[in-house]
Amino acid sequence: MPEAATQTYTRADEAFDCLQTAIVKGDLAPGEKIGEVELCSRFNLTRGPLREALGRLESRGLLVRRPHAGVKVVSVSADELLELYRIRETMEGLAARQAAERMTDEEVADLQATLDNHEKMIEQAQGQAYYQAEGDYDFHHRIATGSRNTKLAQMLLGDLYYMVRMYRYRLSTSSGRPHMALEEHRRIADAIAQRDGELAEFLMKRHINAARRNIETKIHNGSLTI
Amino acid sequence: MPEAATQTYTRADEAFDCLQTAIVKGDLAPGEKIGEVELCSRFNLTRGPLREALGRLESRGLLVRRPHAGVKVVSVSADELLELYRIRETMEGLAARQAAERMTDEEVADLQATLDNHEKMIEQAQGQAYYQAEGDYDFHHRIATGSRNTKLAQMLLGDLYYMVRMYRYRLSTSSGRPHMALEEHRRIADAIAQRDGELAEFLMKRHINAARRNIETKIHNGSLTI
DNA sequence: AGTCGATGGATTGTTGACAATATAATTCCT
DNA sequence: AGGAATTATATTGTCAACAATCCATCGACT
Repeated sequence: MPEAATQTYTRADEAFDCLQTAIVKGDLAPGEKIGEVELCSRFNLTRGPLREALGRLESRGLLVRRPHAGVKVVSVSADELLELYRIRETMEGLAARQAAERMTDEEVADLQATLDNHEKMIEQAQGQAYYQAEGDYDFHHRIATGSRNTKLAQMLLGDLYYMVRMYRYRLSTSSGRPHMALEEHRRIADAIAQRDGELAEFLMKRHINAARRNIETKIHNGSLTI
Repeated sequence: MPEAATQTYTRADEAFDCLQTAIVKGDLAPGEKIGEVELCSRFNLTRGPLREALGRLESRGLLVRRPHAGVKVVSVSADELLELYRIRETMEGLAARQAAERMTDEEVADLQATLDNHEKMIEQAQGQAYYQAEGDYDFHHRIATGSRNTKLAQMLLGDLYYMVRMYRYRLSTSSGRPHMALEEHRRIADAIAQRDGELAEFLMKRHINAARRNIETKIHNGSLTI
């Protein structure tokens, strides 16, 4: 549960965060039908705020609601997951370009320091997929906010990343190629540091494209079933 | 008010649609602080469903809420409006490419028939900006759904277009270049008909880029103040 | 006179009870 | 016995009253 970073933290916000993390972490499985009263007792909530949170989550595409019929967690097919990566490719390419043009020098330094940190963690705990996934999220998060494009950051952080993370947890495969991904992150950060927006965009698109194809082959191999 | 296309139309849906159109049409001005009870009496609603709708609208970025302090319509600066077009450029480029690969022949025929219709309307009522705006929306709508990319269509139709339309109504400038825009639409549709995804993407990006620059110059001229 | 602090009013957040509807189990008919 | 219509139940949608919080006005102090 996140802290009360916002001054006042309403019950609906609490419900929203609880449900979102529960869905992302897989505590609520995709396709699962969930009753309102059950959720209330589970998270110590009342139905009013809960319903408000359900509305928000439906609006973000994390669950679907049929009137009077109940609410169930969204289940995304393998094809749709790959489509998600196609969207990420274009949007994060734009984010990288704008980040190269607009990030402050401090932000760039932080970004590269983050990558140093990731490198240490990968070397220490080899193949610790969990940290790799979080590190990857951290990197992309910084670039999204660094783009100074409010709506773009909102769409990436508020919509796409939660869905991608949901499948990361379920598949627990992060990317499966930690060193490769780190190297790609490094190159993107360098391009941003050199304020080369065009190159940053190109590298970011290629990076996400590679991740997509990685998942695609795993699915075709049958080693990944969704 | 839309029809009951969905089998059951709940009050919260009604509230959501009412508020959304009110915001888009400018009946609720950006930056305006609106009280819940006032909205209830205005749309003949009760506070429960209204609050659920407010949550959804906040989630979509059409209004901002501060706990216990009230809700106000979002006010987007000129810079942010231009950023919106940058996002559209990449996302709709992708949509056009995928539409070229996936639209059925019937859909392509419908798309081109739509353009014929637009041409007639433009010739008949020269400079009738309203229809031009709606026609433009129709065109882009068809391509978004034709991409067969669920999330992409959802983000375009559910998030971006409403914001863009909001400013269209306020500025009532549609694009200001109906014949030019129609010609660009034609070329995009032709590329889709020829199943040339790469070209469709290129043309769509250029089309939206032109629209963005058109707005940009108008802003710099001072003929557009937001 | 200007600024800081306290109190009143209004508005939002929350709660529990009531009404409407979809799913299901049951009964009746073919 | 199988299927269709029907009733019953449980779940969702809706409502109106209660509690908590913020904003503005007013007053006191520096």
